[in-house]
Amino acid sequence: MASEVQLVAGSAAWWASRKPAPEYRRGRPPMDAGRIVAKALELVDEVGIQALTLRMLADALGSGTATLYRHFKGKDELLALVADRFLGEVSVPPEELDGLSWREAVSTVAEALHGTLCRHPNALSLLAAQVPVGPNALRARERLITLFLSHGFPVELSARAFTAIGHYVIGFAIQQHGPGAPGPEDHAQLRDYYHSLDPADYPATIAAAGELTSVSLHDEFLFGLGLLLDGLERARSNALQEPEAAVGH
Amino acid sequence: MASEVQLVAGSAAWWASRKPAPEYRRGRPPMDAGRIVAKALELVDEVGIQALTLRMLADALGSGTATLYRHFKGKDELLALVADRFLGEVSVPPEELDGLSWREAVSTVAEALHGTLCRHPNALSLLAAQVPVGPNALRARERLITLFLSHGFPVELSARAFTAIGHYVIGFAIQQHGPGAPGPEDHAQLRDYYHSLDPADYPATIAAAGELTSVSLHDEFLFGLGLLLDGLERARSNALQEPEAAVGH
DNA sequence: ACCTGAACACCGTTCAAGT
DNA sequence: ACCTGAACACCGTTCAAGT
Repeated sequence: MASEVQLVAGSAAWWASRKPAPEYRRGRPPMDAGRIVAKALELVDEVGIQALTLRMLADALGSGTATLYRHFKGKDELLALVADRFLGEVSVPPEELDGLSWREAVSTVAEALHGTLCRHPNALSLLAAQVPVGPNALRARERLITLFLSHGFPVELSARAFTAIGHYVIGFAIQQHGPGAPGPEDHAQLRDYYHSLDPADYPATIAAAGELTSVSLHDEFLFGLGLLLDGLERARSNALQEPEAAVGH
Repeated sequence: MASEVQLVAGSAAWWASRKPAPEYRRGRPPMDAGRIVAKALELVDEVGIQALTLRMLADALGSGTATLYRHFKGKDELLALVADRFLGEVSVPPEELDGLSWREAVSTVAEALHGTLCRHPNALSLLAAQVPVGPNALRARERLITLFLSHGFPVELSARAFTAIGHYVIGFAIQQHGPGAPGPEDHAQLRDYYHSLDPADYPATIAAAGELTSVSLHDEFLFGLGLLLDGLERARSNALQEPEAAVGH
């Protein structure tokens, strides 16, 4: 309700307001923000984001909870930094994309991002909050948009393609690795559940039960990614043939 | 670590284990599960999922927190029911799809789902947990798979198409309506932030800054949905021409 | 100047005691 | 049989007091 400008942790304005690390520390810092964030990500990976406690984090660092508040305004701010740190682990060596078509290159980057997200399932929901605009997110964005531009995509189409791919990869991963941890045994459970339904009410679901539960979620991810790339291929052809036409329709 | 079968709230096994409502209540029930869930969704819409407190919910119902535990094992179980109830608000009258092509029909259903999700931004993250398999989720799944099947999609392609569309819509909405509430003013902030970056480091991002922030997220949603439908159109043509071929590649 | 023990208000959950 | 006040252990956060 307040018309005051609020700095939401993780927002563009919040990142812009962050100082570039004081650096007037003489000798060794007894406790710096980087070390706290790194340990926080470790703990999130281990116990999950809900179970992460400031007391637990402080203990792991050999400190007290109050000390954490000297480096972060609160848990939200700490988690925003954890989110960007974990995005920083996405790495695709530039030479890996040499000689690839735009489609292969985008696919490689998307799969690398997806792979990193899958390696930190417990941290994933941190990306649901807002458009990630920390330094590591910026680097990834720059990389992918450059890829589109360098392969002849117009600026507008590049921007939309980036958002579509980025939202798809992150959105899919978030659902793929929820707290309900859908392992292989859950697949079997789900199939049994579908088959236990009343055929009069759910004929299509029952007919598709095997197909809905036999394919791994990773293959489902690749299938959806392929659909998006198919669509982008078509949009790119259209744009190159009629440079003046709008992207839509 | 326990090898015991755990019933995770919201999982297929958990839904399967739920009794179909005792119904031996004589007279009027002083407090039934449906009323609690309805009020819980109301409160989640108002104050957000994090701020929802069992005490708050009990107060709103004129009761105490302990009473809630007579109907649900805990907050997780309550929220799983809230999630399905809110999926139940998606409604597309059957006649609305009459005479539409499969593409128009799927698009209509996807947009209806997206619209409902947008109307409950605070409840959205409830869908991130696992594959929703409550009764209302089942109904929606049945509907959409039927749509694919009735328009000549093979069973396997129907199943994958459903998952791709479903994950896309839910995943996009989750990112669209995070706690960081990206309103129009945030768009401007984000654009300014991009423009404030070092052109040497982020040339592509800066070039695309206007395009990245000028288009509404709803249009971005429609664009990505269109890409997926383009891809499905192609996959459908391929499947109809070579019925024996696999879906992949 | 930097750190922290101890407290505060509040959370989800439980259970003995009420009706 | 059904409900609940009051307590329990624990959370994020604060601040006066230590070094």
